[in-house]
Amino acid sequence: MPELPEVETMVRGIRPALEDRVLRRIEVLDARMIQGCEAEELERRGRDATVAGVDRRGKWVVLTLAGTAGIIVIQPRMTGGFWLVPPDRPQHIRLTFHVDGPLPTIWFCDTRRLGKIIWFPNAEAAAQAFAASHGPDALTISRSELADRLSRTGRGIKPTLMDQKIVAGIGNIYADEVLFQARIHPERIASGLKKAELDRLHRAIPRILQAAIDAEGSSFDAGYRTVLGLEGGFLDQNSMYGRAGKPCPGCSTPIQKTKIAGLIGRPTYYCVKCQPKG
DNA sequence: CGGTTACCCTGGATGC
DNA sequence: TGCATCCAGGGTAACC
Repeated sequence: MPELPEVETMVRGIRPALEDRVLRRIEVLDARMIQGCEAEELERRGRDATVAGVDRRGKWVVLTLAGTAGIIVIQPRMTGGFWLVPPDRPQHIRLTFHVDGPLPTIWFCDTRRLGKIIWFPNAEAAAQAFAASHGPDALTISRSELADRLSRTGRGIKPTLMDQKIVAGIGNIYADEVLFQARIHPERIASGLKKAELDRLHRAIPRILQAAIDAEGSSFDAGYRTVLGLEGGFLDQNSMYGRAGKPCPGCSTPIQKTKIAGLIGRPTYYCVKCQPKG
């Protein structure tokens, strides 16, 4: 589920509990989710390792262990998340970090098990894997980089924005918000955007993502929660996602919910008047 | 190569 | 109540 703002909120949430602290034990509860080494090896590597860094790369959570213990990358994907309080559904705990500190347990849960936990032997290997599948971070991508990357594809702008190799961090919710704020129809061809549209798009991306980070992400149903089990507040202030039939905040036209080319099953919300196709 | 689809999983909501 | 169906914020292997 989580996109850039949710992953950033997770990282900020677990950092005080993990960074510069000694990992007493990693407890793997679902070995099927571990990649890069055997579950036993991950537990062995984590024993008494110091966590030197807790960082976000795109939608990845990157835990850097001191010395030669390696890097642990956690990809929450659709339903993964961290808890600093005992989770609602203990049956979905996949891995637990036990640390020396005031918050001695950090739980990683993933209902649908679509997430990944990957061990890399060193920072270079992790960085290489990231670079092979990701473009620049959505919060900091420059206008020229964005324009250049969009100019090289004939796909629609929405699936292109959601392509992590083009720009890292945007998913289905924030793509709709960004395109509404930039007044761009989601099916416009990425390479065909005008200069003014690119300007609006490049401004909208960090603006929306930062507002969502400030609100601690977007929660609905039983999905994403903060590390304290609380709902993120962004869907109380967003414009499009989940608002089918409700008035567009720009012009009061009812918001459309539809499916578009290039995105298999996912819904797209947009305003037919503020985001004209032609 | 660029672009599209199937599929990985599970649980909650909805419909009959 | 019970059962079937659909839906979900991600990502990638396999395919055309």
